[in-house]
Parts: sequence; structure tokens; C-alpha cells
Amino acid sequence: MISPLHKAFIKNIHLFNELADNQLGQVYDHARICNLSKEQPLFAQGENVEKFYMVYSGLVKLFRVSADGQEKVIEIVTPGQTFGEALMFLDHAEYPVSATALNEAEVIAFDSRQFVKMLDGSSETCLLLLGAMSQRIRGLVQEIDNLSVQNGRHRLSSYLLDLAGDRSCFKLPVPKAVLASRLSIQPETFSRIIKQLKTASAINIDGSNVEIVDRDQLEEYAMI
Amino acid sequence: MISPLHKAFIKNIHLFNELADNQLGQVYDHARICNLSKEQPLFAQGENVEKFYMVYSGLVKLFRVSADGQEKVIEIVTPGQTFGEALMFLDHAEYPVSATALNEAEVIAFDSRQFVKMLDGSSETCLLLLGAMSQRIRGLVQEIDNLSVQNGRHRLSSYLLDLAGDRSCFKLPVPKAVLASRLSIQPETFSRIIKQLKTASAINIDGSNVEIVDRDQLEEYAMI
DNA sequence: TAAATAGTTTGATTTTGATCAATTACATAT
DNA sequence: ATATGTAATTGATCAAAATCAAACTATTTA
Repeated sequence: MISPLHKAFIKNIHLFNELADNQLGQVYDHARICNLSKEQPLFAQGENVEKFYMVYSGLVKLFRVSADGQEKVIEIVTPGQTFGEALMFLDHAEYPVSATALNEAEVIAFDSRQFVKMLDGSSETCLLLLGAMSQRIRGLVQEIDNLSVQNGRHRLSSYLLDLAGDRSCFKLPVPKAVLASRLSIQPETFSRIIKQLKTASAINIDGSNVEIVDRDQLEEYAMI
Repeated sequence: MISPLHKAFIKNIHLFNELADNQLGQVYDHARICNLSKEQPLFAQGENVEKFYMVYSGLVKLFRVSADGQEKVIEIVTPGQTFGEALMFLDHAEYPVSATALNEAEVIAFDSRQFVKMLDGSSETCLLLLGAMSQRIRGLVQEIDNLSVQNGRHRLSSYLLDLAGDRSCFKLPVPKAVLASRLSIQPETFSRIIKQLKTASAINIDGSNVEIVDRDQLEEYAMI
């Protein structure tokens, strides 16, 4: 059973917004809390899809492991974000990625089959879900663009600006090697690009504490 | 007005399968045929989304143009495939790519607003659409994987196997430079990788005629 | 506190693919 | 058939990032 706190959290997520109370009740009934310790896997690439997930607290990494064992982080999922929901509409789908907690994390699991069945009546929520998936597609296209026409410095600069939001100081949420993998660069290269940005006094960094010194310049790097 | 031939074509596409006759009628009423000549643009990156499209004949390339003017082909769309439909669920969306005919092509344009309105009643079609978008997401994740952990030879080998299907001989559907862009490599590199594959007698190629000589070996290249 | 371990940085070298430049092959039109 | 322009290939060089190896730092653990 999930707590009122979790229910309130779920209800506030955009995706669940248009659900009627009885539908929401059904969702709650089929939802389960997963308490994950650091490095604990949630599911692995290739497993059959039965659930989709929302992060309640902590961070979860989605990653792929290549034949030669190296892993590539596809996304770092933060609280309030869902993942795996795109797969519930495919028959006999397998997870295309693995999911593991980056630190102690609480994740809410939803039953895919039940959710699809429930959607059958609710075209408003279908449309919301379609909207959510559209945005994800747009993000993925952007990512492909980043990977194919942009270089490592560009990707790192953009990512830092993204993490910063409107703050000028912030903390890297995960080890640098994880960010490096997310950006498809090696840790060594990550370190060298950081050094470049520091030398150019676009940023300042001490451990995981980042200060954006010259935002204009960083945005310059993030472009072209 | 669209012809019975076009109507039959539309009706057979999976996405439109679950529509009732009156819904299908509405779709037909709002559909328009675009006859495109070679290199004719259909829409450009940044334009407001009002329609989505299906290729009836010919080939359409979806591509992004970077700030310094170089273009990267995201996808080559073949007859029966739709594009732009993922955007109809976003308010005030802009096309994230440009679309241009690669050769003489016939494309069917659907009115996005009308289609969404019609979907409101038809949760079956919503679910189909969700399924279609799921598959697209899966493809994009695969593509990100290709770009980030795989090299040019891998991507080219995979793509050739993909084009071949179960045939051992086939024709490249578009100029090599277009394929190169689709695979995020330069034409020169494309040419050199082809030479490698030929030297290794995995394939044979004369102009745009490709023969798969040693499928096992090509699959070998496509892995890891 | 010291030892062990994981994370990060730095240097040297190699690899991959991009870029520049020139040539060759091919297609279309006059 | 020849000329023109486009596409494709080839060679030489360059740049970015990966890899290998080592040093260094921070964090746990004993």
C-alpha cells in the first residue's frame, strides 16, 4: 500500500492530472513503492516490461551495456519524472535499457497492463500521455543532433547550463564519470574540457561545486 | 480531394486501422496531396506545426541544419511511413527538423488539429498512436546508442544489413552522401569504410548496386 | 589515524574520423 | 560526341577524443 504522501505526489504529476478520482484510485491500488539502496538495480535491459516507474526521491540512471561490457548512461532520472511508460503500448516489449539507483532512492512502480486498460476509457489522459511522449521524442531528436553535429565541449557546456537553471552556483548531482557517460565522453576527456572551461574563466569548479563565472561565454561554447 | 487509390492506401496503414468509417471520412476530407519535385522542401525547421504527413511514393529526408550551415539527415522516410505526427499533441509546436523530397515524391498531408479533435472519441486509435510513438522512441534510443558507443563502420554495416533485409543484392536508394549524413559520417569516410568492407570481401559494390558477399562477416562488423 | 579504495586528474601516445585538395567517374544536356 | 556539372574516390594532413599509464585526492573502512 502506498502512503497519502505518495498519493499526493502522484496526483500532482502532470500525467495523472486528468484522471477521475476512481481512476486515480485504481492507479493507487496497483502502485508499489520500491526502496532502492545505492547501486541497486531496478530492471535490466532485455527483461519483459510489466511496470513503468516514477522517481519519488533520489536519482536513477538508465543505461545500456554494450557487448564488450562498457556502459553508456542514456538518462539520469530525477524526482517527479517517469520512465518506461513509453513501452506499455507495445506487445511483449523488453526494456531497451537497464535502470539502477545512483544513490538511496524511492521509486513508485505502476502496473503497465492495468494502466493501459484504464486508459481505454480516458482519451484526455491518452492525449496527455501522447503529449508527454512527443516531448520525449523531441528531446531524443535533440540528443541525436548533439551527438552527431556537436562536440564534447558543446555537450558539456549545454549540460552545465541546464543543471544550473538560473542559479550561478550548484552542485553536480552525481560523480563526474557518470556525467561523462551521459554525455558520451570519457572521464579523462570530461576532466580536460572542464579544465578548458576553467582556464577560459567561463566556470569555476571545486570538487562537485560549480560556479558559472561567465554565462555568456558558456552559452557561446554551448552553441554552434 | 484525394483519389480512391490514396484512400485505400491510407486505410491500410496501421495507424488508421481502428478508425470508424465516419472518422476515416473526416480524415479523408482534411487530407491533401502534395506533389513534390526533386529537392522540393515540404517544411522547414522552426515552422509552426499544422500538419503531419505520410509518404505515398518517393523518398523524403528529414534533416537538421546547424548554425554553421551543415546539414545532418535524421531520417529517410519511405512510402507508408508517417512523420510529424508526434508533434500534434504539443501546443504551439515547431518542427524540429526540415523535410525535403529526395526525388519526385507524393506525400499526403493531414490536418493535425482536426486529427487530435477526432482522436478525442477514439481511444483505440489513441492507443495505436501511443504504440507507434513507443516504437519511434525505441528507435531513437537505439540510434543514440549507435552514435555514442558504436563507430562509423558499425553503423554503416548495420544500415546495409537493414536495407538488404533478406535479399543478398539491392540498390542504394539515395546518393551515398545522403546515406553518409544519415549515418553521421563524412562522404569521404563513407567511401573508405565501403572500401574496407569490400577488401574484407564482406560486400561487393558497383555504383549503387550492393551485393552482400559474406553476411556473417558483415553482421560481425555490425556487432560490438 | 592509517590503510584501502574509489574517484579524478594529468601526461604520453594512438586511433578515428574530419578536413583539404585533387582526381576520377558518371550523368545530363547541348 | 563533347562539354558541363555532380557524385564519388583517393591521398595527405590535421584535430578531437580514446586509450594507456601513472599520479594524485577524497572518502571509507579497519
